[in-house]
Amino acid sequence: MDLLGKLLVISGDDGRVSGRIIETEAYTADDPASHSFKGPTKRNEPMFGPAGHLYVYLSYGIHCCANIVTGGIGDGQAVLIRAIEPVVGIDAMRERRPGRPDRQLADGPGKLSAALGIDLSMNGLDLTDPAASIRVFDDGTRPPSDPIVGPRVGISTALDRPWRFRTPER
DNA sequence: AAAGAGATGGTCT
DNA sequence: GACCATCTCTTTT
Repeated sequence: MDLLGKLLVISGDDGRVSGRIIETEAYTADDPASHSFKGPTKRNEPMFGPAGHLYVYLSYGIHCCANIVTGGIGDGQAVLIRAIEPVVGIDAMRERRPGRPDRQLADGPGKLSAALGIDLSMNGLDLTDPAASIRVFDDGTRPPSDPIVGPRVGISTALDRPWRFRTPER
């Protein structure tokens, strides 16, 4: 499941907001930089659940970051959503991120969670459930044939794994 | 333009 | 008690 180019849609109290996924990072259980590396714990439990579920964690005590579980049960594999391009509900995102230029509304894992209203209460949600408040849609946009591949960000080990993928500017 | 530091809290040792 | 899959503001070139 290639996530680049897909739509992330959140249905909240004040309507619906969505964005196109333009940057991701892969994390696996045999990866020293992954939360799942040391085995299942209370926090990373969703990572060891079925694919298509959401894994949200609190980063640096302040920000929420959203992952989509990609492995099967017990695999401990997920993809961090690092950036999205606002598509629907840009006004709502501006309200949630006052004072920020549009370019910086959701161009980081913590920023996109704030802009879209993703928080810890959404941890573990089943994105394949039609009734879920957060879902991933394929609107026909093809994933980039020439994604930018590079080292991951914000980690201190396994820096040699080029598992960061970004949609190029058009 | 780049570099540095503080905020802030759950999780794990 | 240390460590972060971060962000923003302030200070320095």
